[in-house]
Amino acid sequence: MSVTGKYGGPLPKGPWAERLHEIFDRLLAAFGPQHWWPGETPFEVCVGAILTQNTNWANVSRAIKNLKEAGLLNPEALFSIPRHVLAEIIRPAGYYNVKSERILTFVAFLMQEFSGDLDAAFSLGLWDLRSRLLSLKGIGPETADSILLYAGGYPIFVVDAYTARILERHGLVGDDVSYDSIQSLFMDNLPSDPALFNEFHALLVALGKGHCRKGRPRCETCPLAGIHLNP
DNA sequence: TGCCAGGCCGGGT
DNA sequence: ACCCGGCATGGC
Repeated sequence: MSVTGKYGGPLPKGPWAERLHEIFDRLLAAFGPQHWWPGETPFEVCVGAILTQNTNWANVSRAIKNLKEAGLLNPEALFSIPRHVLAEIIRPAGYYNVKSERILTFVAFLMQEFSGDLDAAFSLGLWDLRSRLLSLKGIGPETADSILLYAGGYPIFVVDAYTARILERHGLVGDDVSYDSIQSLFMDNLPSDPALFNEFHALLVALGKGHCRKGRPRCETCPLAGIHLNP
């Protein structure tokens, strides 16, 4: 399994490109394909992206189940219910007051700008739509990029706390790097393929939940052992 | 029992 | 421009 063989688009060269390819290959060998995002429709992915902010997916999935059973997992239905009703339905996901507000903000944006049609939103250019998502209260860079990649299929790399911790723990970046610079590191050194970005981010999460957990001193048996900035 | 989870916002310095 | 508290549930 190699980036070169499996994914399309121009293939960047250089030390970072080689390191990232090595990391991807090792993670894929260790964990196998992750089949993300765990959601059935693009709209479900959007809602899930908001619900999973600083939250365990097991809790999010309960909230999604509640939404499905209530017939609320579509923009039209959500647009017409009071915030406090939505809050109770998504309660298991935690932060239910702020998250219900954020979901309704996103839904209002969809309804008012695109008549609730996600496909219409996804006909915009990547960076155009990204800046509009970022202008919504409660949608930050990771949530926006998750929506763009996993619901919209745009070629954009999602960075999260796991990504930063893994790179930092392996001496590949400092502990003060910004979201945007980590994102650029991946996007400038990999073929611009949504399927690759999808799998890569999911694999980093798999590593972050396992070997590279917070509070773990060192990754003795880490699949990435031996990868350094200066080999 | 305490710590953690696929962030983001707003107020204070 | 940073830094930090708040937001909250459920699993280990």
